[in-house]
Amino acid sequence: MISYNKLLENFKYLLKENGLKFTSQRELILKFLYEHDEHFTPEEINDRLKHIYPNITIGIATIYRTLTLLEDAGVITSISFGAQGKRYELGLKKHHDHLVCIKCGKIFEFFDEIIEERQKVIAQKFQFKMTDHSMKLIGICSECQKSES
Amino acid sequence: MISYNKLLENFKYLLKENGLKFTSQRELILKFLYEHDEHFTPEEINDRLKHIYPNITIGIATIYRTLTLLEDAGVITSISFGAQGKRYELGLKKHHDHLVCIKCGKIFEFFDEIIEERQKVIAQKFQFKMTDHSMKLIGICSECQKSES
DNA sequence: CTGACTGCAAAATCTTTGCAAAGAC
DNA sequence: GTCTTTGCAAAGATTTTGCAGTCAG
Repeated sequence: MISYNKLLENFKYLLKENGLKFTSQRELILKFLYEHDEHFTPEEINDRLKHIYPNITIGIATIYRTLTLLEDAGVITSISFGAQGKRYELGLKKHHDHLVCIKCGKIFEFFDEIIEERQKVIAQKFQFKMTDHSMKLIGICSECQKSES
Repeated sequence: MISYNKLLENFKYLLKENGLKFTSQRELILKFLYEHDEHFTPEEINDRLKHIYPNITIGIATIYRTLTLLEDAGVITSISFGAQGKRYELGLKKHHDHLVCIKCGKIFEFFDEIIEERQKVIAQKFQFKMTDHSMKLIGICSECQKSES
């Protein structure tokens, strides 16, 4: 796993390359995602940052703008949930897909070589230049099954 | 493939079973989805219906309410695209997944037995009671690749 | 200094809700 | 007749944008 310092360095380089500026807001958002290995909505990130840094104000617009920036740069990835918006996570880890519990909302991650392979085969069959893919298994996690009536 | 009359009959039965009423709006929406084998947003369905039946007004709220009803009943299915809302299609066909072109927005469908199998294995490994899954391959379709610079 | 970035508030989307009138059964 | 459904418009929820002031380089 990459260290935070290395990640930060890469990020600064990326900004410089594109004539963008390194700001404390951008750093705090990146840092937050580095330190919290979960999937957050923009709103949640906003709330958590407010809580962690009560003295600093970061506008929600900045959160959105930064997340878009980071996603375009490939630093973070998102998964979407219908009309209920997107959740973001740092894209450092090896590619993986998600299991989503409809009861508690928890998100689990998995990786399956066979599926990855098949996806490539399918894309090829359609002469599709695959840039990305997303896969979600929706269901009820073992925890929530216990508490089902 | 099921005939429209049969589908309609099933739908009426479903409504009756739940003490709901069969209305012309509900029928027109169902009919539209039956006759158009594509993936539509609520807005698009609204526009298209307006165009097909210029004399009939169907409020956008009714479109949303009906789509929700139909989806809950399992008559239609949806795929979601980040914050840009959902697209609906009739759920009559055999289960399938989607390829989405990021250039033209076209949606292709595929089905792969091996992937389906692996998904079950994975869900089991997590002791997950899988109720649904979604898989999207994102990329550029063969058509759009041609017109790329 | 210069141009990018920020916070704010307003605007734009997309979706849901309250309500009185209309319609199904 | 009763109870659901509808259309409308207003309200919510989420995301984007315009802008003047601020800050990084």
